[in-house]
Amino acid sequence: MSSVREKILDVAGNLFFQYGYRAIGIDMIIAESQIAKATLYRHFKSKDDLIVAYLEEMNRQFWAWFDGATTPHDNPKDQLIAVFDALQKLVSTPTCYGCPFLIAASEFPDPTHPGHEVARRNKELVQARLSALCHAMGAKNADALANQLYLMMDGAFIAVRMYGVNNPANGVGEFARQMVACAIGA
Amino acid sequence: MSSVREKILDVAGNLFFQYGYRAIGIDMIIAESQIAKATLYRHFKSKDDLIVAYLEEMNRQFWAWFDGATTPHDNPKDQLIAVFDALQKLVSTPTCYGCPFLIAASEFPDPTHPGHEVARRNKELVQARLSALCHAMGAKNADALANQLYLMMDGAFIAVRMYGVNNPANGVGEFARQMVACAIGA
DNA sequence: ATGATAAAAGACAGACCTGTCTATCTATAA
DNA sequence: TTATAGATAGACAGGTCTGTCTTTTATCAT
Repeated sequence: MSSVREKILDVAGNLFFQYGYRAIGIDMIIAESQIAKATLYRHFKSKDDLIVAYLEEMNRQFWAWFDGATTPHDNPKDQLIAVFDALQKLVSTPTCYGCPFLIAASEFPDPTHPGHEVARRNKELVQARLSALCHAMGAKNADALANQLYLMMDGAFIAVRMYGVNNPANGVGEFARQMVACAIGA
Repeated sequence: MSSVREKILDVAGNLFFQYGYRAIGIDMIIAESQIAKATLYRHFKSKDDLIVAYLEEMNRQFWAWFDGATTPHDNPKDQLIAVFDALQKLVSTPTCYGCPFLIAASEFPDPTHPGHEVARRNKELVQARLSALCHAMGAKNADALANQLYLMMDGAFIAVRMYGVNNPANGVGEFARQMVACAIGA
């Protein structure tokens, strides 16, 4: 377990997340993390490899965040709402620059690009998880509700990139509550 | 009114939209549109200038599309739903690669970047228009509904870039109907 | 027909990109 | 102590980027 590798991943990730994958060059990463270029290429085969490694790490952190939101609750409805409350908090955080997966898919629209693939796998799992929670909740139109919530989540993430910290997603927790209430006929 | 300018704008725009602003270079644009580099730089001061011109043209086309959806209807509720029906149709079109404004904001996150500014102005107007329709409709929580619909619209656009033509926004018209029905207490 | 305008083709500059390489230094382990 | 591994600094290659410039050709109005 090399700490150098983690340092590179951390610095590169922060730069990618804030400025975009194409906007950040290798030279910028090695300058910012104060390592040699050969060191970077010893740990990562290529820039794409580094991007994929970052996205996979973000995927792990995303699910830690997601599970961290749901586990305190014991029923699907509260778990679902907890996710969107956590999302509302996240999109109000100054260090949140959107969603690494959406940015990756936007910059690498080719679905066969390795970065796009990792991003897409994450989103497909999110869809599946939301759908499972909606079904477990016994919502009238579970699939439709899950898709609505999914679109709203990504809409929230992209709103952060457009508007920064003061974005139209600062009420997304309450929005989810309304949609869920409507779907279960409360 | 130069047709050369329009041709450049058309070719460059299609490339930007499909592959991204940073991914497409000037050389690619002049090769694809079969013009000389000097010709491009006679019509556009810089690449950023070309990007801004494209985004402004897209803004015009966006509002033509939006108004084209609303004008056949005479009440705010039907107008609102018509927009999302049109959106559903749009995100199922193979030549739709997402939203030029979201892509621009994603690739140029700096809010002072000229491309980001044009994109943001468009989105702010969309928010305002949706909000006006929700208020005119007499929705219970008009601002909240407008924001929900806004987030869902951008979620739909970004889903196109992530998933292509088979995306989770292919029911967004019905989703909007449900949300509106819920908000007006039908 | 002639002068002016604009376009085409492409060389060019200077910067930046990814990725490889060499040479040197340092730390650790046998 | 000495060998090995990994780090550093940075030159370098080959390509691409934006933007400028020159030269030649075509178009158009007078």
